[in-house]
Amino acid sequence: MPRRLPPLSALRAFEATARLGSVTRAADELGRTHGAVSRQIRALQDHAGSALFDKAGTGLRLNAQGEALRQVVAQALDQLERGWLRVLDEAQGASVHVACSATFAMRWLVPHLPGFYRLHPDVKVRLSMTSAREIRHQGADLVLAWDRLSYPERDQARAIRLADVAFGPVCAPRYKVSVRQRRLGAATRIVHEHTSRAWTVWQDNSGHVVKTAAELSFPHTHLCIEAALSGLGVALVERRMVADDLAAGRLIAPCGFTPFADGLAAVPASERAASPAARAFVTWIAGELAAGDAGRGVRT
Amino acid sequence: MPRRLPPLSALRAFEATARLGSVTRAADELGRTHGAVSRQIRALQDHAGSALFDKAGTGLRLNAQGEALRQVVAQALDQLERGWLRVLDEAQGASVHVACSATFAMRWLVPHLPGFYRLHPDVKVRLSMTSAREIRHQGADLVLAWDRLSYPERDQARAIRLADVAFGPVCAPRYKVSVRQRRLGAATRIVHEHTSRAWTVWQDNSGHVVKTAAELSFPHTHLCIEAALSGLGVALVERRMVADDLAAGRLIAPCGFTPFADGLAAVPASERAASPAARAFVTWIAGELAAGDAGRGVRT
DNA sequence: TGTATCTGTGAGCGAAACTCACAAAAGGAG
DNA sequence: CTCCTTTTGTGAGTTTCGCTCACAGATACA
Repeated sequence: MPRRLPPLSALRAFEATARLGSVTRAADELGRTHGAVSRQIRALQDHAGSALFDKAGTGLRLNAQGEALRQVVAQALDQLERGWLRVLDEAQGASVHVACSATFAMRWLVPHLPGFYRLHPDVKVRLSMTSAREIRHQGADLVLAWDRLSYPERDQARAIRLADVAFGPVCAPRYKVSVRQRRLGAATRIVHEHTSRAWTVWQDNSGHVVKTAAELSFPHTHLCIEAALSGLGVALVERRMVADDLAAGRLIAPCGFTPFADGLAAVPASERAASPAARAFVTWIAGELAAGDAGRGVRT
Repeated sequence: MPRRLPPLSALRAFEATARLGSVTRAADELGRTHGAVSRQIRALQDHAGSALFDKAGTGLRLNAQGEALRQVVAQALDQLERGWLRVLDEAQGASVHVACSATFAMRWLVPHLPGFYRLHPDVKVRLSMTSAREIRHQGADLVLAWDRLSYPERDQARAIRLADVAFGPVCAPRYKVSVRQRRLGAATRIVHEHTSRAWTVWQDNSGHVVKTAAELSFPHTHLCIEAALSGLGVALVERRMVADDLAAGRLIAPCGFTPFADGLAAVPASERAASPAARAFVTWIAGELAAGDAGRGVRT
């Protein structure tokens, strides 16, 4: 089924004319003479079998059909332009496509990104959220993952360690917990649906014991944190994800944070992981994570 | 700010090639030789500064960038094609743009439309929902309105009366109302927010009296009917809007329906109201409304 | 190895599109 | 009302871009 479309160059001339309200200005923008644009519009109207402009004094004005067409064409050209510019950016290594968990993006990466843009105003960062499971590809250049050890061999070899991680239980200050030495009194445990094992690992690592009164499970770490903020219980989270909440006093970490063996890593996921933009991004994020560590020490 | 776009004809060749997975087939679809398409793609890749296809055996396969571009371009061309075909339809009078209330569209027009398409397979009907207030234009060719009498003089003159209307109170069968002669026992009245006056007019016209125990108001007639179906009270609605519900026994009309002075009318709203499609639509809807009347008599 | 199929490319040609110049129409200033 | 400016529309001529044709290189398959 071949497409039924008018000459696309005519559509382009039409859109410029409609947008600028003048054949002359459109011709100026397109780098042509007004006669050329006038002819293109004429050709388009012949194809359509009806006028798209009415005469308004010495100029033109869109009629109803022209207006309808204008909206469609303008939107389509906008879309084409965005997609095309993205391809250009990618071709010249001026953009990097990063995939990471929604939680990391929302709680750390996006708030820190302005610093990256200040350093590299010419580099464009494209973010894709991936759930922890299907974190493979989908066109990303870099995948940021907490658990690179669980990746295939070849990925482990190439993965770039960015920072150590430390987990600990957090809750709202008003949430009544009795912290006695190395024991957390009976609490409602907030767990991530797919990684409930993390609590066990943490207890083994830290020596803390948390008696569980009840358990709430959520499909996203982000929701776990929101639940903790709302005073629903105790969530086990990475330190950096709640740094701001701790500093602002919205959350407390009664047992501090315990380092884990796994670290945050950047896994190259396309050949463009070696592009200038990707390498700038990796350098920046490693430094930024380290700077955060220097500010707020890790309690154990 | 002039647009930054590659040659659009090259995008078209690219999209066809990407879709069909073959330069040869794309050339076939576009009515060109494979050499022409190959050159277009080459030009596009030169513009982009990077390849969009990888060689796969004797054929081609999109690389990551090509795939990203393909999605954008395909979507944009789809949009252009739809918009363009609509302009073509409108130009040759093969489409009609009808504006009416959401309630009429959902409860009567859309269910009856298949009959129109059977009679006029070549005519395309485009529907716009308008709230009763801002029913003026927005590009429609015909506006279907219950209250043409409240329209400006010139519209009244041109309006085409389609059918008489009759209003009456309806409720769910299980809704306990005592219908005694010409009085409806104390009931919960379901009213449309902006036309609560309708109840008064109806009582004056019909001679019925409805004692009101409580009142529920909704912003849409559709919601009023849903409320009545749910057994929340008694709604005052036009007969046709609930014909199916009455027939199926989901609703009852304890007082029957009373004709109103106003009728359903089609108001021409653009010069294309005289197009073959628009006239076919008016003829059809008038007949269809009349046929409905013949089937189900009006009780008073 | 031979054959069929597919893409890429150099040369040449042709149609489409552009430029130029002028005409027509409308608005504004005097 | 008239002149001048601005804007669009169009006929004629020219350029350029894109297409065709033919052939070459590469791959798959028998």
